[in-house]
Amino acid sequence: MTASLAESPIAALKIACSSCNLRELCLPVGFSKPLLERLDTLVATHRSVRRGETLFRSGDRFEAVYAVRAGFFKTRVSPHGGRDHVTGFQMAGELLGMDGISTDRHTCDAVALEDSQVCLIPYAELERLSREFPELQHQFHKILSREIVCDRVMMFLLGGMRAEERLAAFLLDMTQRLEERGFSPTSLLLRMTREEIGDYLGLKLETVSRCFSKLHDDGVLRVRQRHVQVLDRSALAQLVNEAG
Amino acid sequence: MTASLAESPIAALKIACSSCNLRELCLPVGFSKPLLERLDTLVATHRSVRRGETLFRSGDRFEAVYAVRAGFFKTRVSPHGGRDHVTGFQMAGELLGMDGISTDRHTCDAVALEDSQVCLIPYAELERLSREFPELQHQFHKILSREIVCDRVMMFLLGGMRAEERLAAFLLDMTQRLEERGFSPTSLLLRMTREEIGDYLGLKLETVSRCFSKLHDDGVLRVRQRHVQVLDRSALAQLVNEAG
DNA sequence: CGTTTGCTTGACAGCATTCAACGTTGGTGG
DNA sequence: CCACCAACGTTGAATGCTGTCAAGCAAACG
Repeated sequence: MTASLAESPIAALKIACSSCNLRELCLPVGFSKPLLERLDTLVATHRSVRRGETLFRSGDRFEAVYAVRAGFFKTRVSPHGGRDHVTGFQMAGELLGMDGISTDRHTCDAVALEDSQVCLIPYAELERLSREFPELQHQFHKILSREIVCDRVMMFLLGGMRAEERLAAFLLDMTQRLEERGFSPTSLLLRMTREEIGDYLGLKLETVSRCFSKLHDDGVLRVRQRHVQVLDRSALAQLVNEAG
Repeated sequence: MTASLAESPIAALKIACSSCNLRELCLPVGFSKPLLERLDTLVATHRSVRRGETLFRSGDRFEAVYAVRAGFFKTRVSPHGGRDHVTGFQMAGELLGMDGISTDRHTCDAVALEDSQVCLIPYAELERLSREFPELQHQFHKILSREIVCDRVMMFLLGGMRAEERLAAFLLDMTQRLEERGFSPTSLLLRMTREEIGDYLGLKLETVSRCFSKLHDDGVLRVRQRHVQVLDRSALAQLVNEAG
């Protein structure tokens, strides 16, 4: 099964936005038929990225944004000499690379945390098409704006919450996004290491591990390495809310 | 609406983007004459906001973005019951309110920290005009993208830096933005309290105060209440860089 | 001139980091 | 099949930074 997927060239599968099962999560939410057809011709290129490889790197020329078709990514900045900071995790149906618009160059690395496929959306053509279709224009603006709002939530988390509350918020966010994609919101398989979670939440890996153990002991989670079962979702929510 | 226009002496001044001294910092960077003229008709309304008053509040319907014409703002989220989190400070030439695009409602409060004036840019018309002018479209996208990049820098700061390093980064950012506006980069008058700086940097006001004292004692700053003189800018930069 | 608000400083407590040791897992090659 | 290694994860003890609580001071305002 994995063999047939890996061997078949993605492009040959003729993935089209109009028939993609992610279209109601991704860029084309609620688009009309004519626009969907135009989008199909725009989003013609696809790329496979193996686990551990980068989709783009900080400093690369910005030419396209990417939609995650399958798999899982992290974005990170690596201040030379310093430890990484993970700016986000992206799963199927989410867009990547919009940070590059401002300077025409990417400002972070995008790394696949498992074998993944992305759809390439040429940026110049996206701007051109969105001048023609107000619905596309507005949707793209909404996605950019949502990115800003999510970053603000993250800033609040980093600035105001304690370790256990941060981890609770992280887990709630992950389960919610998984649920939107039709997966169980109570059972998740983490694709990232404790260190990557720490680099995302502004914590050391030991602290992340300790918090997992604490939530396990408190009966909120069942943790076995990267398998996490959420036993008491309301307890997580309470941790996050009490933080305010 | 006509009442507020009448009350506002600003509107009577017939401020136009095409003749605004901030046009090379604000939205219309490098715009052509025809576009500037169209923008003049779009940005027809202006508002005065007195110190302490809000320009918009979380939950308000999103109808326009605002350009700071004069004065100084903070944006904040106030989780009910919890302490404020300041998401940013905005000075002349900067845009406010783009967080509202994603949900059609503002997600934060914008509060004037001194008597201020803003230009109102109706959002629907901005979208319409940017379908006509690719340069406007691209510039708006760049502004949104820059917002994302700045937020990422802030996340790195909150997640990875210690108190003194955060304050150094904050001061460097402020002086740089002041310099771009033609002010001295070594002498600044803070418009916000220690508590507001703390709510922005994820620190308590006492810690902010202590860090100011420390930098003062180290000969990096001269601090007298809200008057700050930067004596050794490279020392600030070094603090920030060593943090990586 | 008194009140309010904001700022500074000290002592102490608490939480996260640091340093270190050990356990687990999965892959590789003998 | 097993041994071994490397990467990842867990846990303990000690340190250190920031928060908390409290007191006093300075500046702004009516």
